Amino acid sequence: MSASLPLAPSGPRIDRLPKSTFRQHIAERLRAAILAGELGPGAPLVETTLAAQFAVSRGPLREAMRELIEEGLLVTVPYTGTHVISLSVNDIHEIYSMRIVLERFAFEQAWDRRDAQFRRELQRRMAVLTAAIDAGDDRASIQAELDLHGLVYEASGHRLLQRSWFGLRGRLQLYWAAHHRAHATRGPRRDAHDSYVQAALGQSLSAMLDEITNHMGRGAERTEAFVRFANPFDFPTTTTGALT
Amino acid sequence: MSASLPLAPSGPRIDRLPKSTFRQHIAERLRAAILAGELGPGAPLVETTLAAQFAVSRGPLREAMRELIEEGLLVTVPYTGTHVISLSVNDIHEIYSMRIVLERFAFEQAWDRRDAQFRRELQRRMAVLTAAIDAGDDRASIQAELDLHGLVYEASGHRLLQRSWFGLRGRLQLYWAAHHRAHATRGPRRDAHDSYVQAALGQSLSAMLDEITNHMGRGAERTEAFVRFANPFDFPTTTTGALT
DNA sequence: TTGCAATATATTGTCAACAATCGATCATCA
DNA sequence: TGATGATCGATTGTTGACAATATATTGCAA
Repeated sequence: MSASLPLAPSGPRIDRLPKSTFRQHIAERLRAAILAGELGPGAPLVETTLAAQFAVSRGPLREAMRELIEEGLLVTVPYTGTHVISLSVNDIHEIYSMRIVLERFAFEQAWDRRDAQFRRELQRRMAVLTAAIDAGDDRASIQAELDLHGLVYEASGHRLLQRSWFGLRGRLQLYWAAHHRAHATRGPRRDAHDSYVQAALGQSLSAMLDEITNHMGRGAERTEAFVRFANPFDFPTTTTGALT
Repeated sequence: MSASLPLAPSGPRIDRLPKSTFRQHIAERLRAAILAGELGPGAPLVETTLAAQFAVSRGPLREAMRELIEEGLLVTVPYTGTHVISLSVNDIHEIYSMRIVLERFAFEQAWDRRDAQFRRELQRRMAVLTAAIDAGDDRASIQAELDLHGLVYEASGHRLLQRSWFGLRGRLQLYWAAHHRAHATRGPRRDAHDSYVQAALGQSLSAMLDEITNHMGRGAERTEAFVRFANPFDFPTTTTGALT
């Protein structure tokens, strides 16, 4: 993709160079496709079709799908099929309650590690989010909002916690994407995150923890109301893309 | 458990029967083998060998391994190999701090749902644990202790929380198994869990939350001390089974 | 002896074909 | 007409062979 860099492997901070395999690329692209809404909730995924689409064999594709299944984005029934998870109001409850717990813990861990760079980065991400909202770019807004919240997990230095955040993040992105796709609601979200950032830069940890609980509560209400509207029966087991 | 009911498909609660595939069986057996210590921390797993051992092709075996990789029990480097995770004192910190957060949340969720069956089951599992400890059966003790703690996650009715517990549970079991294998320490663990059960049956949620924090703190100290002893350099990247 | 380059081997990544299973369709019969 | 059983197409599960890559070994030269 890029031009020819002379030879730059002399970097002092070589973490790992990503030794590319098909499985990884496919998993990323599949995940992106799902989260972008190209494959909405309940949509079926057939291996042969996707394999042809990605121009690879079914082997690597299956393993990529298995990765997304473990992530909770896909569900599969042996010998029958695989499809994107459906929307359930109960899942929303669980996701947001979990977010509250994890993000409060993340702030407790990261609170004393907030340095100048953290504050700079937080404000930078907030600026990105604000710009995306003002521009009316839904996809970018979701990404920016997730990145904003992701910072504290990174700052916590807690790998297990970060891992859990990634697990939640995927589902959350899926719900938000469906939400925005249904009716693009740019609401009072700027203000909501203003208070979040302000507390995160402040001196009171307990105030921050309260802010999280409130912030999440508002988000949960919004998302839950949408899902209840989109799926009034709360019975997502057979909600395919087809509508009768 | 029950005798032969004549023909009971008219039952209102048919959940699902588990459509067996090789992948699932292999994943279970592999996980069991790792957690039982047959494949200790750092031990390499080669696909061809295991495939022959399980008498299946590499395909299903790879997918089973991928499952354990996602679980965090195995790590893999493309084109190079896969091995069981190694022991790190930092991981212990993360696991136990996460346990505190999750189990406190689990009790908050389950507190008002504790019914007669919950109390019975809690005491039953405590009895199983006590029996295993008294019998000196390390393997059974670990299983019983995990089952005891698992009850509150089941009672919480929070699937996402339960999922997170499973992710922790695997790593924890791995560490404990290594711990017990190194030097079978049957210590004051009976009493420790006595107070745990007592609080769980009591009326004060805040007392229970405190008990968790203390309980986990003691467990973390014990496990951490062991790992520091077993792996004094805290540099597990290349800790294979071989010792120079 | 030490350092380096070429080679060899072991291991994983990928592929295409075959087998097993499921769900729906359709014919058959009471 | 209604229900029951067989058939068909579609999809996933499984297999064995082949290719790509990384690590270990060996030989050589300074």
